[in-house]
Amino acid sequence: MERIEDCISFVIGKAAQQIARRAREKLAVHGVTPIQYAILKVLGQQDGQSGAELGARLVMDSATMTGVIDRLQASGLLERQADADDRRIQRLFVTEQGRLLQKPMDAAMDQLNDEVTRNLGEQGEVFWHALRRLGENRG
Amino acid sequence: MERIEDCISFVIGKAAQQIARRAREKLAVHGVTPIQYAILKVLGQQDGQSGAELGARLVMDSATMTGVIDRLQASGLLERQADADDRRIQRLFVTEQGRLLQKPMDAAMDQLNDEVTRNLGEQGEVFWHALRRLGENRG
DNA sequence: GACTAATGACTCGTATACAAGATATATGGA
DNA sequence: TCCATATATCTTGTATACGAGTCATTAGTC
Repeated sequence: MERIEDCISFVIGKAAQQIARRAREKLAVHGVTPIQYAILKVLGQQDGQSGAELGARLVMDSATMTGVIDRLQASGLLERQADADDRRIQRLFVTEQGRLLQKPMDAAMDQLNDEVTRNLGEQGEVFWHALRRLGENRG
Repeated sequence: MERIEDCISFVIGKAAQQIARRAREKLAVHGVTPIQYAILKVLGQQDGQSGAELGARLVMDSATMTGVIDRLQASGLLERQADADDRRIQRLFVTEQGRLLQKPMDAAMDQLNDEVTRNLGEQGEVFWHALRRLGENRG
């Protein structure tokens, strides 16, 4: 490998960085970050999941999860509620205020998806397939 | 977009995260991180570049650059040297110790490239093309 | 030469990401 | 019941990443 631009770790990192930047811009008007959006989305579809369940779905470790949940709670978009049966577990619930953001946030991310997909054209399908494969750590 | 797994920002972020994890593991034995490797590689091919020049090549802002350079210097892999003509500029030089790491680090990253490319098979070409396009912020 | 704009490096605050470890709680078996 | 193990969460320390702003220096213009 002669150039750093031929290093897969570098190139995919920078590509993800550019996409993340655009996602941040689109979500900033709603006061949330991309990962906060992800948590609100998953939780909005099934309330009451624990941090561990969310972490498994979103591939986040518990240390990161604690911090993100702290900030979402501080923003009033989500609440912790101790589980009655297992007191180790904090179940998470989207607040009214959090639910109001769901549709506009989804619209913003749909828009980003469209922009990227349109630009990639026919290569889009192959690209998605490869990305999922890598994300699942099979590549 | 129904599922968070259909969100391009989320999926490319997680794919990059997995690749970065594997790159970190391979580089950890040499005591460097992926971004530190990138700086040492670019600088090793042309010594004496400034932080601004490196930042343009590696798409890093100056705040991040300062921190990474600090740690590389603390590790003894790189040195700062004030420019004689323009005293705003700090020129960067790889140390002897830094040069010794070049080949083994490159070998580790070549290995990662091979693993990923082999796994993607025929889709590799399309995937690389799409990644570069996105990294250049044209998609 | 003096003034203004631009530039390079740095600092500070915030947000992921992760390793390692601490704490509280739950579970299984002796 | 007691104990070892496992689990969920949280804490701490380190490393990117970026917005915003500071400071010194340089470049451009009059």
